[in-house]
Amino acid sequence: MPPREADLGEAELEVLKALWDDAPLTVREVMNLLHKQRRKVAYTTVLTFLTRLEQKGYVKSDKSELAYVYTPIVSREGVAKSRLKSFLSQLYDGAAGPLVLQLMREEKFSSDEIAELQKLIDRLDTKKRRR
Amino acid sequence: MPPREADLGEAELEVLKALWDDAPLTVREVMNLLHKQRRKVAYTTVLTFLTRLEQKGYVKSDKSELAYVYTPIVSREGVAKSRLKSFLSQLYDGAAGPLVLQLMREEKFSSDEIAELQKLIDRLDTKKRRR
DNA sequence: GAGTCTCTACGACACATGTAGTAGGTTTGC
DNA sequence: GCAAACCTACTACATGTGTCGTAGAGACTC
Repeated sequence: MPPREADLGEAELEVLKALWDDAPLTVREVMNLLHKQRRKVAYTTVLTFLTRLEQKGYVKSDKSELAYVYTPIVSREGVAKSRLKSFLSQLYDGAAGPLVLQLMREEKFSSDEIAELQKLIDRLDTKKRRR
Repeated sequence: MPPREADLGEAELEVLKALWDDAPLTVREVMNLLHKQRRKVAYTTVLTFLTRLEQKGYVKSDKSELAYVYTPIVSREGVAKSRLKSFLSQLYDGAAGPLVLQLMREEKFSSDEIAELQKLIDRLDTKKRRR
């Protein structure tokens, strides 16, 4: 669970994502990852992000060798969930239904996803009918 | 379609939503609506939001009687769609599948929504099988 | 027609976020 | 052992957003 609200800027989130992908990382490693994604940020900028992320309680740091290494202490799922909640209440009155319908109409899905979805629906449907 | 990016703050969005709900409104009317929703903002604050929304191209104003009345010139659907896109790419790599699955697992749906969903799935499923 | 109310235009200010420079300590490579 | 490379701590600054206050032009009230 993310500490407070959505107090994560977009750039900060990018950094956090890098950490989710590659376990513990130093400032420089994070910077290199961002550079590979065409985000040219200065070393100190990345340092700032990591420092702020730590202040906000999203990551922790450990001094190992020469440099600090940073590790996330919140899960991707947790953050995703909380941002989804915000998003839902912002534009869909918190109702997931309309959002799902919209997604189903406008987006593409793999057969696997559809199958999985069908399974979930069956389950919901059965529950409903039983009552 | 919203003009540029997601250059809409949360408070600005609230104002825009008021306009989506009740057609053309004056500053004061918007303020009163917000007050009913427990958002106590000063008259001039609302004025600022409306002015900024107009600058950003989300609403237009017309001088009718004494005061300007504001009307949205972007649709709720358009804004929702574009924010959804951002949201998807931010945390789900732009893939709708995982998001839908997550929603299905964690949220509640009405029977109607489920039925509708089933219909959509059937359609997708059929298409897939035909190939 | 003077006082009151209401509107809009501007200007302000705080805080969050993106971005980076500098200073001074540590490590490393010769 | 000394220069070069690297690390962190601070400070700083621009922009965007949330929030208002003030001032001056119109309208309304008796």
